[in-house]
Amino acid sequence: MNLTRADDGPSPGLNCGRRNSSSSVGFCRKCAVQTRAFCAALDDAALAQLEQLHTICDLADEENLFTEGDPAAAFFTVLKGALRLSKSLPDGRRQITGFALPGEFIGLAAEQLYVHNADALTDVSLCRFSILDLERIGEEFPKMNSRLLAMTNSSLSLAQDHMLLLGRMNALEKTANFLCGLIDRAAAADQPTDPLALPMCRADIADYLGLTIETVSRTFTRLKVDKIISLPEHNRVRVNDTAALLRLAEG
Amino acid sequence: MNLTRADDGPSPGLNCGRRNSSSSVGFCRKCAVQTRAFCAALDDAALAQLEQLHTICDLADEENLFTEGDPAAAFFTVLKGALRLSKSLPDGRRQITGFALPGEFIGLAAEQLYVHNADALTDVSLCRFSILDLERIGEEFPKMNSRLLAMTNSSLSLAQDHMLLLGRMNALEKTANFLCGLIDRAAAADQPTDPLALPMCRADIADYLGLTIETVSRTFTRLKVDKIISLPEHNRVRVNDTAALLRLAEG
DNA sequence: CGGCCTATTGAATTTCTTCAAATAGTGTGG
DNA sequence: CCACACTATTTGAAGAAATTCAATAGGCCG
Repeated sequence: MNLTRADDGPSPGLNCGRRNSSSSVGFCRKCAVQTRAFCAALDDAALAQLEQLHTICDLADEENLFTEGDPAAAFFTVLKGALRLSKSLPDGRRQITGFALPGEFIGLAAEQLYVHNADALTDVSLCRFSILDLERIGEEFPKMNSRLLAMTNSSLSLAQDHMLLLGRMNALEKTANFLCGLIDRAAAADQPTDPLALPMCRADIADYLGLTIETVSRTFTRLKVDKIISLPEHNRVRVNDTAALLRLAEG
Repeated sequence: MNLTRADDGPSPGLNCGRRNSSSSVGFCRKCAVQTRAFCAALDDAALAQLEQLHTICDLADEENLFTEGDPAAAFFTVLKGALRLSKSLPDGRRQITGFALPGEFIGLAAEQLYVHNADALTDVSLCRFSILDLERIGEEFPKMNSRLLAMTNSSLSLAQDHMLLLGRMNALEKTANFLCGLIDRAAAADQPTDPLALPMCRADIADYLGLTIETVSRTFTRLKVDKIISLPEHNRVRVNDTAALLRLAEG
């Protein structure tokens, strides 16, 4: 069988729909995140077929990829950059439910509508698949469905960890946990951790931890005063006492 | 192909391992939750095969099904009753991440270990599958994997809603949201909603909402004083002003 | 250099928690 | 069937943590 790409109309994002796939055969095999993404389950032959279905999609800093309630036309693998996933209450209060990093996929919804907002935190590059192709992909490549399931389960587990944080940790523990999580993920992506980069602003951190920006700021200051971290720049953290930070992060 | 059941040793729970399947052919087709459970994706022939793999498992009130960190040997569909899913910090602070009701499945972990605790809230009856069979089930019945994926995505969406609640709602909104959610689920399961049953105690509600039992109690009292609800019994709620409750629940 | 945005700091206030006590409900043994 | 004990729930008062409002400091860009 030869899979052909479903045409599902225009995509969000300025640069969505570029077709790297058709111009460069073997694109997927050279993909930087291929070993971590959901397509890691596939062998070369299957990968070559899947390659026909994807498009590349670029977003600038702060650009919106999709919004809660939008028809869910596509799902994405993050190739480069980071996105912010969030939900909001009618009056504007916002909860960031997670940050999507390279290798992770976003946009799979149980129903036909996206369940949260996705916004670019940095310049972002995405690998896009039509949701119309998902069912066929699943039937053609059962391994892929298993992998999607495993990755979704892993997101669910992270979500549950985060519920514990939101419901039962204090500001200091939340912040320490956030920093430890960032360090782990930076390390996993072979990015520097000693001066750890904070790709998001205080408001994003606050909305991720269920705090206000003032409380986040005060908590950073407290960690600084206690000599557990230092802040060479607003968006850069140096951890002086990893053990102490971990102790706080565990509750 | 004929699927045979993987033997993975003893199961938790007093009455685990009863083999209804072998004694009554067509058991699955008569199952009360079959249309809602993950096996709803299967046709009769596939269902008959799957039937060979399951065992029935009963738990008494407050009994533990599995604990965070246990080897994940099996996953379950709730047939009857309700379970409490929770995670805890080392010092005992607990967050209930959800309640599992009939038709839902629990125990699927991305890694080999369970990621949370599951305890019976009432007497519970479960349909048990060995995790060893999962991979084969997925390959044999691709539709089943799609359905598992959709159901997991739906759990993930609920988890994200709950993060918004935990991080950004106040006690009144949290409680109203909790009650509205219970009403919806009771209605979906064709259970009475006017005197709505609360199968869990105040401590469980508190740990679900990220509050203390005292705050939950005070909030119930406040809703009562405002004539939005009444409490004929501690475990029974009557909603007098659904519109007001919904308004609060939305934030 | 000035303006603008983000982050930090301070003071007052609110919400929720903690600690303590009273009340209601439930089950048990006599 | 009742008294008693035990537990769950409610209520009250004091305290703590985080928020809100307000002002200041630090960066960045034109």
